[in-house]
Amino acid sequence: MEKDVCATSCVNRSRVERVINAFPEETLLYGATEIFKMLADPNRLRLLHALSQEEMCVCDLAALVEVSDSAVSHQLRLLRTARLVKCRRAGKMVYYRLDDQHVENLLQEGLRHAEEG
Amino acid sequence: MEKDVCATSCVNRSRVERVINAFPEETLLYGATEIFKMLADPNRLRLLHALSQEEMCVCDLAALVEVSDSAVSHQLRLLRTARLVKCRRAGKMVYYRLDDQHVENLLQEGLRHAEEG
DNA sequence: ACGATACATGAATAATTGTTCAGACGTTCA
DNA sequence: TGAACGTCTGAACAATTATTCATGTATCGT
Repeated sequence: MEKDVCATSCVNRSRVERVINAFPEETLLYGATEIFKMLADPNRLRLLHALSQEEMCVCDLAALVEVSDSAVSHQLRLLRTARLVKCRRAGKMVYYRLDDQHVENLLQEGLRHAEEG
Repeated sequence: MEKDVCATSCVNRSRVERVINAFPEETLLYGATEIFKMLADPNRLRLLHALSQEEMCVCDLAALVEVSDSAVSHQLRLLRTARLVKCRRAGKMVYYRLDDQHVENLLQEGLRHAEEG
């Protein structure tokens, strides 16, 4: 002799709905996810940390994190398409820098959080 | 007739050294990486966003992101070991909440950054 | 004590992400 | 123009991460 159609189980429907309604827009959410993905790798963090100090070319960056030029180039492409870094060509070289101040904030905030563990 | 021992290539040694010396400690860097990894998934972002508003039990959270209890439980374990969430048992249920304010800051900062893309 | 409910876990599989390797492109300099 | 250098790219392979499924543990109501 059940009272309601749905098996109510333990789920608090109204709570769930309330929280779902407060969700950020999908595009925002996926945007943030992509940014965090970019920050979720130690070498990319090193690259970004380096670039927060000075502009550098690809082979400097490769030397920095001790991987092949190719590997760095792949990583830089990811960072570029995620709009975390920008680049300019100067002769044979390509110099990278952070796209904006925001990136550095996130990076610092993450490191600060890690400090407290 | 080479001047120096190392093939200098294009690498700016002094620049690279300077930047390497400024690197954050390894433990910090890896700590930050782990945190960002946790944030690098849309469902985990949803979970954290929800928990930034109210404490919730596992089956609420599963309903929220529309995956199995088991899958959510696995994700919650990751968040727990990364110290992003805490939990308390109340009878049969286990209620989760954010571990501290910091997490919410990071989340908000990420969403804000995504807004500008 | 028993069955039912809420949650957790390990192992296998599926999906995603990173690296390497071979080669292409663009620029410089002879 | 062509050889050398710095960088980029695609495809194959390696490594990491997420989900499922089956089963385990804790608590409650009877």
